[in-house]
Amino acid sequence: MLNWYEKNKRDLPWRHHSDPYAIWVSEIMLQQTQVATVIPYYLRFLERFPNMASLAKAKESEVLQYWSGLGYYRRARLLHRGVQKVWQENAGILPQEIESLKGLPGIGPYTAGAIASIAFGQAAPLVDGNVVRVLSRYFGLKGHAKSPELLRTLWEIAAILVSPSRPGDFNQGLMELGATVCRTRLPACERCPLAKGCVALNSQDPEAFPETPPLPKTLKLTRLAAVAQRGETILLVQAQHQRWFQGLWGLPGEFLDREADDEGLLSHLSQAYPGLKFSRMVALPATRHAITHHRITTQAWSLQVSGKLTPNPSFKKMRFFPKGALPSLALPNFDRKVLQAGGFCP
DNA sequence: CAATCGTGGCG
DNA sequence: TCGCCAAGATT
Repeated sequence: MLNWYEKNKRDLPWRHHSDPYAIWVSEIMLQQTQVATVIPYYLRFLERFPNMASLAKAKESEVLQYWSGLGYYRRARLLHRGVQKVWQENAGILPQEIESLKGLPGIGPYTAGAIASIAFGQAAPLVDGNVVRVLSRYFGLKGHAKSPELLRTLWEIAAILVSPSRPGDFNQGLMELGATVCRTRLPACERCPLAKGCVALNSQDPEAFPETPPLPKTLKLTRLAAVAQRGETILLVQAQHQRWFQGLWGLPGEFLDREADDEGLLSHLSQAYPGLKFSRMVALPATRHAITHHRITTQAWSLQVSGKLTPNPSFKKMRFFPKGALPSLALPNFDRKVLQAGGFCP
C-alpha cells in the first residue's frame, strides 16, 4: 500500500501543506465532494484565509461567500466555528488527541482520523467511502455501504491495518486507491496492488461490493422565484429558518405542490413583502436543479419594484444588492442558475 | 438510528 | 434525460 501510494499519488494542493489548519480545511471541503470539484475552492479559500487567525476573525458571511457553489454550507459554518473555538479556547493550537478533535464542530470520526494521521502522524484509522469500497471488496464483506454493522467492522479492520510508522500515507493510499483504481464503477483491477488477495475480484464481480442501500424516491418540486429590480439593484433575502441554504442570500419566492403561475408569485410577494409594489412581470427561462433527492424546477419572473420595504419576521435580512455585487455574494447555485438564465449575472 | 444536507459529472 | 455517486457530520 505504501509503495503503491508513493508511486501513484496525485499532486494535489493540500499535499503541499504540512500545516494542520490547511489539512483541516481540505478534509472539510472533501466531505462528500470530489477532488476535482474541491481544488479551485480550496485554492481561493486558502488564499483569502491562509491561517486560523484570518478565518477566526472573518465574518460568517464572507466565509459563506468563499464557499458559495460548493454546497453543504453547514460545513463552512461549522469549520468557521471550529476555528474560532480553537483560536479562542486553545490559543490557536489544534489539539492532537482524536477525542479532542471530534469535540470540534464539523469534525466527526473520519475527519478526526484524517487530521490525526495526516497532520500529526498518529496511527489513527479512518473510514470514508473509498475505504468502505476497498476493504469491503478486498475482504468480501457483506452489508450495505452505510450499514452501522459493516462500518463498525471496517473501523476495526482499519485500526489493525494502519501503518504505525506512516499512518498518513497509509490512509491516503487507501483512499487514493479507492478513488483512482478501486472505483465504484469499472474498477481497474489490472492496476490494483491488492488484486492478488481480493475476494471481490476472485468472485468475478468486484462491483457487487459493497452492497448499495435502497435510495429514497426522488421528489419533484416546483419553485416560484422573483428577480425583483429597483433601478440597477435586485432584491435578495437571507435564508434563516428555511430548510435549505441557511445563512445564504437568495431570491425571494416559494415552493409549490402545483403548477407555477405568475399570479401565485404576485400573491406570495405581496404577502411576504408588505409595502412593496411589483410590476412589469416577464417570465424568465425555467431552470432545474437537484438538491439531494429533490428535483426542483424553478420558474422565475423578472419584475420591477417600487414602494418601501417593511421588515418581515420570517427573514433575518432583506436587501437590494447592486447587480455587480451578485458574483461575490454567498448565493447557492440554485439561485445563481436563475440569475444567469435571466442574464443578470455572468 | 435514519434522514438530511448541494453540487457536478458520468454513463 | 435521469439515476447514481463522491475524502461525512449532525440531529
